[in-house]
Amino acid sequence: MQLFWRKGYHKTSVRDLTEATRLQPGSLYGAFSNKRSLFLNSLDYYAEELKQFVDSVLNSDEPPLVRIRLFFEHLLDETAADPEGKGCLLVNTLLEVPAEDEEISQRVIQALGYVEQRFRQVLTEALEQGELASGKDPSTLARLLMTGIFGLRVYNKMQPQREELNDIVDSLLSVVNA
Amino acid sequence: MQLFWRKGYHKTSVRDLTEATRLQPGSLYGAFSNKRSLFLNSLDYYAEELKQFVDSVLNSDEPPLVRIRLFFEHLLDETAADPEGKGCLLVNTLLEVPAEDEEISQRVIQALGYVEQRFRQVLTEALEQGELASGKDPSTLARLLMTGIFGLRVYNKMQPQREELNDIVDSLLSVVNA
DNA sequence: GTTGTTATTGAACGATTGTTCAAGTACTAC
DNA sequence: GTAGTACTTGAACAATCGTTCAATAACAAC
Repeated sequence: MQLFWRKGYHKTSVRDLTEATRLQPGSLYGAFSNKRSLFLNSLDYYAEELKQFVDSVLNSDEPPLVRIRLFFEHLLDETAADPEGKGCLLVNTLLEVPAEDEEISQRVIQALGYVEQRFRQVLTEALEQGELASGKDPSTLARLLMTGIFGLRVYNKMQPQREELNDIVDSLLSVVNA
Repeated sequence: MQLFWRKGYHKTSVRDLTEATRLQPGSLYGAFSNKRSLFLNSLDYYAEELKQFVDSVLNSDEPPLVRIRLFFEHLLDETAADPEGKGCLLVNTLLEVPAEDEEISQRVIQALGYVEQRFRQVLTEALEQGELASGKDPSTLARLLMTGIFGLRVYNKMQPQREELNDIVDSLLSVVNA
């Protein structure tokens, strides 16, 4: 997973994988039937980790909008702790793999869709508790936040200062908080 | 360029290129010295086209904030006219190529930086003309808009309805207009 | 029409790709 | 200790990768 994450699916060779795992080709092909299947497993593993992270942050007992802010702060921390600039495996994969490859892209879309759905739920909570201006639509805001995450992952590749990313997040969340 | 755009740098083979150009390997290597150089030329060509597009939209005689809205409407039109979901060659490349490959990534960052710079200038105009709330910082907003563009390019790969993208843009621009 | 320059051809190169498999090693069970 | 199962080894496969180059064709100048 780490290799696919760092180098992408196509640029990761089976040779890379054998060296990283210290397993010979035969063993790799015994455990997973081929490179693609190993990649799919990596995707699933990553998606599961992401899901747990999202739940742990968005299910805390903080007020809804605080939870959302905390999510983005964690995102910035993660970014800062990633000097190689790997970004997000799901986003990377979504851009690398053609849309026609449904087995892969649908898997990615579903995993990302889960995050959006959780955002929507938290925003609905906020609306019910009067934290959110009554004109705002949780679905639209959830999509905006997803766009924000995606955008930050790309913007980060332009090697910005952390402070700049901070400002972007503040501006973005001003839509939710206002 | 079209091939690199559609399939990415690594997944585009010289064979693909010979077939698409109807040129034999020798001719290709006569014109460009190798695959990478051909890719760099494609990047430059794309960046130049982008620059002209950005200038044509952001230099019109509309009010500053209208120009920005027009930019995003053009972006959505372009997205709608791209059923293959190629997205943006620069964004794709930024995610595909490792940051260590400076010859490529610096070129991409520079081209994208130009867009950000133009946004900043237009937003500064807006500020001077009182179109922008006086507390807002053109630099930060320009970065937010870049993040928005990037985010939309990724979000589009999730095969959303056009209406959903529209709502995202409206939310995003509400930060600028408010 | 001949000469000189430029562009095209397409077979061939070594390297690397993903994958297979017969042979060998390690472990379990009785 | 023996039999049986499970895992590992690493050489080898065909296919494709990016690249080269001598031979050929096309064109220009005089």
